[in-house]
Amino acid sequence: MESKAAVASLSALGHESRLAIFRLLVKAGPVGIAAGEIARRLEMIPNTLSANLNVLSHAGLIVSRRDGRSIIYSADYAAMSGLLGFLMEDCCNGNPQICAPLGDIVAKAADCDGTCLTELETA
Amino acid sequence: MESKAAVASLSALGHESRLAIFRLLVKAGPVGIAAGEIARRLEMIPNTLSANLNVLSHAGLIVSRRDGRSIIYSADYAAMSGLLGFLMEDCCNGNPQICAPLGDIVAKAADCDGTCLTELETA
DNA sequence: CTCATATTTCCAGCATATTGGAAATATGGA
DNA sequence: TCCATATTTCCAATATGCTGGAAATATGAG
Repeated sequence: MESKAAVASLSALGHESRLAIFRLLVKAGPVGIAAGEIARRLEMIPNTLSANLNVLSHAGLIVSRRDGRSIIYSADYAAMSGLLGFLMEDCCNGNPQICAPLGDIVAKAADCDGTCLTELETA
Repeated sequence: MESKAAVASLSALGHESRLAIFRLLVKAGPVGIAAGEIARRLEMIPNTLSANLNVLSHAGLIVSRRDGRSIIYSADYAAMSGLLGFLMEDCCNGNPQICAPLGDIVAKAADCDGTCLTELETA
């Protein structure tokens, strides 16, 4: 991910409502959630929500597909991975020794598939 | 890290100049860089830079200390770790199976201390 | 075709962010 | 004390972002 895209993503997520929307979509998984359902759950006004969904979409963080009258939004995990990778990049490439505090985060992520947890705990 | 702090951090980093400043400081490590030196390297006007350093500082992403006439800024790794952890949180706790694409990121971070790389590659 | 639902687009007012010039503050040296 | 350096604060202009009401578009049902 290049810097411009990272700025767009970070800027999009640097907004209370949009961060809430994105987190909701991440939790929802690939199945996604319809715009109206998002508005209901987060108590947002439809047009404002639409504007915020548009910002997230333009940043590449979410994707949409139509299903009947509804438009289903879902998080783009590749974009999220790219953003996380971008943020970690400098740490590891530029200054390897300062990655130690990230161990618990790595362990938490590694815990997803159960691998790699024990070695990190002992490290 | 709670949501409010995450929004502040993401919003602070969602700005071209500030992201460049932060990445420079992350690369610089704990020794940090003086404000004037940052301005020189990134070709920024001192007062504008100061305003942006203030935003990053208020977001808790960087810290400063005085050294003679200079003020040295350095990245706060705990804050960065907290932010990354916050972003990964939903992924792992809410929807474990979608963490797979994060494997390479985890591997990259794990590569910092050389542990845990081989297992992730085979996973 | 007509209607109800779902969502977006348009628009304008309001709020907030960004910028850089000029002045102020802080430190150290002569 | 006086001066140069380093950085910040003050300030006003400009730009950008956010919001929600109203209207427009799209889809499916009867």
